[in-house]
Amino acid sequence: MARIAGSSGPRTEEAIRRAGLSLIATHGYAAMSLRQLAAEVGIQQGSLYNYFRNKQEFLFDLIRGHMLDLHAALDAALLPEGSAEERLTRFTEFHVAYHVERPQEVFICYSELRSLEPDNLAAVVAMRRDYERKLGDILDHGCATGEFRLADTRMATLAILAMLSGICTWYKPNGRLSTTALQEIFTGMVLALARGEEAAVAAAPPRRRGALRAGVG
Amino acid sequence: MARIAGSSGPRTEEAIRRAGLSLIATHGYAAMSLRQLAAEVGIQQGSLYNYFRNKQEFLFDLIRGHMLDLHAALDAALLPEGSAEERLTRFTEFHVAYHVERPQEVFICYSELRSLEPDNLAAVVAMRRDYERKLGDILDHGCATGEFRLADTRMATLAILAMLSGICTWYKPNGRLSTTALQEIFTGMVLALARGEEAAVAAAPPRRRGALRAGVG
Amino acid sequence: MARIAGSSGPRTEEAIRRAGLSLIATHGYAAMSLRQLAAEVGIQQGSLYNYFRNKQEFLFDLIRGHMLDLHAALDAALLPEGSAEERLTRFTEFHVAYHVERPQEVFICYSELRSLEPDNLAAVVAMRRDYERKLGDILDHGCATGEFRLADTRMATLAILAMLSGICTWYKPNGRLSTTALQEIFTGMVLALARGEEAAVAAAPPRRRGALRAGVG
Amino acid sequence: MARIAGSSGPRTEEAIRRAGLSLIATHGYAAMSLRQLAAEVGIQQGSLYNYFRNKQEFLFDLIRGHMLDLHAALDAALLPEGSAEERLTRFTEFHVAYHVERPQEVFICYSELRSLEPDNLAAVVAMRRDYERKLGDILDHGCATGEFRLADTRMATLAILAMLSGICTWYKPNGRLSTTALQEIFTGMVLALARGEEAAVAAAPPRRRGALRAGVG
DNA sequence: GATGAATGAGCATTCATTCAT
DNA sequence: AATGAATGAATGCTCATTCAT
Repeated sequence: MARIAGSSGPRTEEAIRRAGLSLIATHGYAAMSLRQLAAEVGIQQGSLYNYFRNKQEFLFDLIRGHMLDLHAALDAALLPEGSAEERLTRFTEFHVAYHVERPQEVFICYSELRSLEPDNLAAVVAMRRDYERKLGDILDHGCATGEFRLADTRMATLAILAMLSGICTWYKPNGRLSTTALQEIFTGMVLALARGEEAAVAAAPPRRRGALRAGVG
Repeated sequence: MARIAGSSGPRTEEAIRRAGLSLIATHGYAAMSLRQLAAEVGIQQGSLYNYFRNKQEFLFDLIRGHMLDLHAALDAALLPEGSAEERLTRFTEFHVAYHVERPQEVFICYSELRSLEPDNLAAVVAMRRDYERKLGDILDHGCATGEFRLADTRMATLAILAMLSGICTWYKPNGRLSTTALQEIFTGMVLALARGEEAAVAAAPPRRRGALRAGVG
Repeated sequence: MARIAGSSGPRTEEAIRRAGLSLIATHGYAAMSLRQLAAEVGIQQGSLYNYFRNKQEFLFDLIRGHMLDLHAALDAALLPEGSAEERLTRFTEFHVAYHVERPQEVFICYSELRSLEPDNLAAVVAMRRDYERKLGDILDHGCATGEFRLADTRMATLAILAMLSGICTWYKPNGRLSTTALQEIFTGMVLALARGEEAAVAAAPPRRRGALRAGVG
Repeated sequence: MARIAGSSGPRTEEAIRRAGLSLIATHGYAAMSLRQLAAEVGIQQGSLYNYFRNKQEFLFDLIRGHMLDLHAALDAALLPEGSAEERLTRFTEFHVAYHVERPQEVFICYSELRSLEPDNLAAVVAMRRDYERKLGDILDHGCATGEFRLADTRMATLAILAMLSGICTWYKPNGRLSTTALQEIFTGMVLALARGEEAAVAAAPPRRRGALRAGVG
């Protein structure tokens, strides 16, 4: 028998994407075998190669596709103007919502960068830099207007992204908090962090970024 | 030939630990082959089995050993009393310093939990809960004394840990910032986050934890 | 290269079966490596796994398949009625002929039982019990009609089967005796054994089975 | 620590012999690892090599030692003169008793011949031929005196040995039948087989050995 | 006589990948 | 678009054996 009745390209393609996403998120790229993937989809191993050239390309497609979606969605969500606070709030709400909706893709985009071959990695890292820059710009702007007080906006960028992205490591759809609640809570924390509070920080007086001697990669 | 002159158990054991740490941090547990590990150490594959029973046990030993070290170090560093701010500052400084000193172990302890078999995972997760609880207690205490204003201390715990632990994903020993600088910067951000700032948060008025309806795992 | 021209599943399967039979009969299951087997068949090791799930399953398939053949052949050969002597003659002739035709399979079915995992062993032992019972019934019947005189029909069953099955340990296709000759010789011995001969046995007067005190498993 | 208090050469040697016997009888020579053997004895693998040069030599020692014992015991038991019936009875009683007393050694001597390297095998086969010849001589003598009627004494030798040796495959110390009972039962069957019974064997008239055309290895 | 650390070859099994059908 | 049979390399692990201590 050549083709199972009812099977069809696009349907299979989507099934592979979904199964791969889940398997990689659960076991990791290296630990996922194409046997498993094929079995999950209900086809033979060889048939997978009608949908990608090799395992690495499959991973890259998954990650790149998600990064494109993420950027498009962020651009649609972001405020073109407004106060830094408003823009940071919007950024945070977007980021939380997106992580809650697609935790597997987001998780893979962080955890499987090391599984990408150099060229593919470079492409993805460039896209991620763009994303970080959008947050960085908001923070810089806020510092310039005096809305925010941050010792080092690069560190703050990394810190905020790490804090928000951590959500996808523990989020479960039917957990204690709704998406809206998570958005409010995390927005509150991010804004507090960004505003800083000079008086009390005796041990570590706030500094503008770049004011310190040593360096970060 | 049976034994290379000058070889010795403890020396080999430490070499295996170090090489394994580095390989797992770089390529991941699943992608690290014991052939690679043996080659790195300069012994035959079979000889590895004088030091662990199987690959999984090796990973577990690595993670468990590090968790024990981490707990011991934290307990030695933590202030038994003092204001919540002082204690949170101490916690943050400790956490940053530890992550900067042993980034590979720390990274593995986060990233390779999924590679642990159920029993081993349970043991490690229990240890991690303890660690989280120590931070959670500080935050609760601060909220009780009024030093901190946090909508949800469980979320704040996770957020702060994610923010701080993110350091090990980008930290490089000879980077732009010194350990001290990193400690100051991160302490500043963590304190700001914990203190909150009610007036300005129009969109998301601060709440005590537990005030929201839905749930989190 | 994916597939060698002219290769085909059923052909390969039979080649594996034949080569495995010969290797196991010669070196034993534990001593046969799948490398050897693959080399004998002329394929790569990995390709073997298109035909069985693991080495144990291969052994079980071989043994079980043979047991089924043996039972079917015995049932076709056995006389449904007739005197006990006629039926025992028929049984012996069949057994000798079968052992002479397929000595390897027969040998493996005896010698490699210990290599079967518990569940597989249980299945095979059950089939062997059936076979023994068919001989045992003939002997019991002969004792009842007075054709046979046997002190213990269970022991006689085991003794006759051991005697006949021993053939496969020394039989060589082009040996001194033809199959027909072997059948005649062994039938003669088996019948003599079954008939017994009371008068002369001074040291051990014949007894009916069950007449002795101690027990056998 | 170099030596465990209380350990001693001869004691260890006997422990190794016993453990090896049991392991080989249970799992087979190829499937027994020296790890297992050492563990069973309670020493390290390396220490085994104080007692044999390699695994093959260990097997050979076991088999050869047993064969020597067997021959010595048989020579002591056999009647130097007497009727063929008396001598065959004595042989059978001895053989049964020996198999019942040392079933593991006996079993290994049959089943692990194939694991012996050519030279070792030749030595053992020669010893076994001697043993077979002793039975063969009794049968020949009985045929010459007219006490026995056997179509082919070589076949009868193999048949009787197979029948008797089969005991070690099912014998259990606390079974249904005592050693004495087994001796009586088997002696009865062997004598009946040897005496034959000309009249009834219509299908296979008795022949003297060598009277048939084809050959046996 | 025994240990513990090592060797190097070998094991069964799985891997990603290919391709005639 | 899918299968089934194949490849060849790699995997984690075990093996018998060695030998300085």
